[in-house]
Amino acid sequence: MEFEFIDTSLGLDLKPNPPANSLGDFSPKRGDCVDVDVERKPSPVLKEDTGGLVEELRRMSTENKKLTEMLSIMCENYNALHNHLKELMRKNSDHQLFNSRKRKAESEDNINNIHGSSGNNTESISSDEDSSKKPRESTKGKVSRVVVKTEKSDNSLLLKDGYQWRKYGQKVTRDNPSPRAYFKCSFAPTCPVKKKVQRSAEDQSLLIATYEGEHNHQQPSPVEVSLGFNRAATPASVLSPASMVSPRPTVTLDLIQPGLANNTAKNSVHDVKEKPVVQQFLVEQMASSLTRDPSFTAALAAAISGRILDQTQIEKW
DNA sequence: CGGCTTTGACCAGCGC
DNA sequence: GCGCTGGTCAAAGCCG
Ligand SMILES: [Zn+2]
Repeated sequence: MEFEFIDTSLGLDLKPNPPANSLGDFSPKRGDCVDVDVERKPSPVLKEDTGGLVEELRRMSTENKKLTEMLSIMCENYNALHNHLKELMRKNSDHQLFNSRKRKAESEDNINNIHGSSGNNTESISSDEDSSKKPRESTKGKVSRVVVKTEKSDNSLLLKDGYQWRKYGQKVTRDNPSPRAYFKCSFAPTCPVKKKVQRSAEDQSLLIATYEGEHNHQQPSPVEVSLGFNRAATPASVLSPASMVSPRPTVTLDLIQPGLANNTAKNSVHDVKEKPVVQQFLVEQMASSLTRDPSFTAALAAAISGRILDQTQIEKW
């Protein structure tokens, strides 16, 4: 498939003189190929400084290519898992229709999860504001669901995402044989962020983490963004959906647009088959929303600048 | 000794 | 009111 050249240049502000076609507009069209070609003519202003940056650009381009491959693989796996989910939902809606508890209204109707298998970790974000939470104090609680694929570090629900969590409970739920762990952010004593981590019902290698609240402190350890994507179970980015970062005024990361959400919600009965159009739309959505998310770009820039030793705008957020 | 995990108890909603 | 279930508390234990 040809997601190969979605605009994954991510606007990292690493180039001292952006050549005006890659940065600025993220029109997520397919075929909008912004291949970071390092042999492109350097800007005539500074060419001494770009000498060292050329190989970094090359490395970035390979990383970009790797990221696009990741995206396409994620897309494939999303498709497979989505089919599987539809199968299960169809099967469940037959013999569970008398057993329809209202409590599982937030079980699996509008989460879109992505099952990544090539790397060891993949996450998919679906941020929903409220509309299924308790009516009071719903204003301060922003929930966001993250599906992390992890096969390493398996037996413990301790998925580390850069913050510091203290486990304060564990329960077995009814419709899932695996227990659910409750964590609270213990870095700052006033941080109200909690998260629930539960293994997926069928695919035991999927951890579904549900963050709620927003941190009121900086991140203690800058997330070890392993750009190789083949390390342990650390999610690859901070992934701040719907304002997890404090000073930002709600960076909404619209992975679930009304069109897509409607599409995924509609096919509960027997939506036959989604074309790769949905895949492409999803990838475009993910890419564009990732590029629009400043924390993701900052984290990526932090990772890259860790190698480059070039001071980027990490301090800016 | 301090911080964290474990784990049973406790409590609040919700349906009957 | 009762029972079920999800979420939280806190005592006890573990570990560096
Ligand atoms: Zn926090």
